[in-house]
Amino acid sequence: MKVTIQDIAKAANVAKSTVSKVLNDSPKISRETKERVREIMRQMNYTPSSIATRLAKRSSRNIGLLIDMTHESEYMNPFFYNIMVGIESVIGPQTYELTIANVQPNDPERDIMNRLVRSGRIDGLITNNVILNDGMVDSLTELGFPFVSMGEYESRNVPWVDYDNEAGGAMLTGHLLAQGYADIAFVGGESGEKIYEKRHRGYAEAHRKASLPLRGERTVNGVADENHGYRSTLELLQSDRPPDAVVCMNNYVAFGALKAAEQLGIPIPGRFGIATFDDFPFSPYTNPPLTSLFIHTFELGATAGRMLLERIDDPALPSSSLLLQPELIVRRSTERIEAGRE
Amino acid sequence: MKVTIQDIAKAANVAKSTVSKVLNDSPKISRETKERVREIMRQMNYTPSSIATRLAKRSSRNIGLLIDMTHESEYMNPFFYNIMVGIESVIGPQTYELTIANVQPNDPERDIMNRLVRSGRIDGLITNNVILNDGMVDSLTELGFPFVSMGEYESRNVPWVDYDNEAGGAMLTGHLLAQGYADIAFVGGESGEKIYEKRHRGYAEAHRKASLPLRGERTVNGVADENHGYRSTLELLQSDRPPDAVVCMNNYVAFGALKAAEQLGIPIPGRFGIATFDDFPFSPYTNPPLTSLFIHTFELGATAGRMLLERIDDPALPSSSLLLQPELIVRRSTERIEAGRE
DNA sequence: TTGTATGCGTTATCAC
DNA sequence: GTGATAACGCATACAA
Repeated sequence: MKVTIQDIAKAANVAKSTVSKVLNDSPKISRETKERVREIMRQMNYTPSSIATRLAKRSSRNIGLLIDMTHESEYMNPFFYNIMVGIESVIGPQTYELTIANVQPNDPERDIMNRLVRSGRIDGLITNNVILNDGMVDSLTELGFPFVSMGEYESRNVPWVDYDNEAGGAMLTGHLLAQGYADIAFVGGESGEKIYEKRHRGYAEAHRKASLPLRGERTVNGVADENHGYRSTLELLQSDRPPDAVVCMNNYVAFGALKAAEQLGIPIPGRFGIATFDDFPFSPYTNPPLTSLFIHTFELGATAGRMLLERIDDPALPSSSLLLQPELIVRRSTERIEAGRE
Repeated sequence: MKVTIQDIAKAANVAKSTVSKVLNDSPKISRETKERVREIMRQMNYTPSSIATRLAKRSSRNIGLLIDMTHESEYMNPFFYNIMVGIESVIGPQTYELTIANVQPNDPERDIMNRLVRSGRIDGLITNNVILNDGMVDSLTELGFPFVSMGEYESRNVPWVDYDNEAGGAMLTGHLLAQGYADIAFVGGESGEKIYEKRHRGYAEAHRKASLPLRGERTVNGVADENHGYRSTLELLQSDRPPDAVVCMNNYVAFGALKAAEQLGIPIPGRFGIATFDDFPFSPYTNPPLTSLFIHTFELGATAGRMLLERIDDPALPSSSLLLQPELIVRRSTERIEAGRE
């Protein structure tokens, strides 16, 4: 069978408590004993049972990361790897492991609570604001259990990290304005959807800052996919007074917009400019390449990890929140309209 | 403090072993007792400690999934989420958890072995063939520890799942031939690279099957990125006798090829056809959309999970391997060259 | 059917 | 410095 602390103790002719102390490098153990015991551990190829350690130490050394498989989350999906690596990069060095858990959509609150939290399987929880709900938050806080949300969460007092969608909207819109575009549409996103609201607020803000009126018909809500981007842009461009640029909710919408302009023979850039949220999955690879808003997804994960670790160390910490800044990547789709040329 | 099995026993006026049996739904406990105890557990909001359970049962109910953060694995990256969800979809229902572990590149073998395997933190391991090495394989098999490789692994007797790269190469090439293309290049991939060799073998095989000669200069090795795709295709197309189609190692290479043809004013499809491995991240979103080879990444993960679970149930199982078939997705980039039109 | 005693592999609290 | 011994929370053979 497996070699245990007992076996080492016997072989080294010491008590197992001594072995344990060697394991934890206790200062009250003599140098010689330590070396002797360690040598024996090496010889016998001993590795302490992490389960037993955890039981005794009452810590699982484990962080839970919640995902929702059913959501087919096109949004999370491509970013997930980077986020996860970001988390791991900060918790790994602290010898925490990362456990992925799938939430059951039918009974999200109770199941996760029992399976992961109450059972002591994890020491802290990272989730996102679409999985999180008030019930979970209440249970978690009642238990004093450390957790962090990726994505803003307002209805309760929870710690979260997010990147600044509002600033992002302002950056994209502001960039278009600075390039000389003057009548900018916004395509994609459902009214009421948090992330859309934020982004659109930035779009509005940029208009205000430029003392430009905000025309309601310039915003076309809908699912953020290629089809919606295509149809909406087509309609906009065929209207009496077409916009000269558009801010898109994501790459797919932008691709649809691109297609619409192309179909109508409208040159990009030139008569029409396109800027989009997300640099992923293909904004550098369209024709022309798309000006986009890059999210440091790794940083998002790393920050969530750091915040969680802080809260594990001190569960009484008041909940704070953090906004990361996105980065504007300028490409050809929003190049300056040269004067006198069209 | 937390409520334990002891507290329940006391409250229910039974022995804790009885509670334990209720927990495990033992048939030797009377219906009434079960219900009474369960009611009390509910009232006291009891959840068994998974750590204690695991220690007693000597099973961690945990599967390890290895990643290599440093590899910046552009390859794994986009597929990772699907693979992970695939794994989770089969191990989750069996109440296994998924633990992500980052392998340390400097000391990959020993560290993982101790930290995860010997420590009993996981019951089984899923890794891929770039992380796996003979040393790990030997240690793992010596311990009789269940593991599965995603990606073919030949130098030892290990169980693996992979998708059929060779068949994929033959499918893409065969499709081009069937469409009427007759002189097909292959761009991207380093000689010696496993996955490249497989794919190229399929390419060669399709030629053989069509009784077509295989010209060495039609294969242009190199890193599989846009730049290489662009330069290679440019050169090919500018040669005395240009090919009329190309098979690309991935979307980035294909995008470079697209750009080269476009720059030379060569219509696609028409005078030139492009087919590429991978449907991700953007083959539907180029102009024209790319004919591509779709990998069921979810299935890959799910299969790995199933294989691993089988081996956990029966560690003596002889190691088997499995090839999944990719799927050809035909798009405009390889449309038929209409006779008399160019 | 239920209870008793012991084990799972550590850590922690005391003594010595 | 080192060694018994009791937790840690649950499972299980064996009694009752």
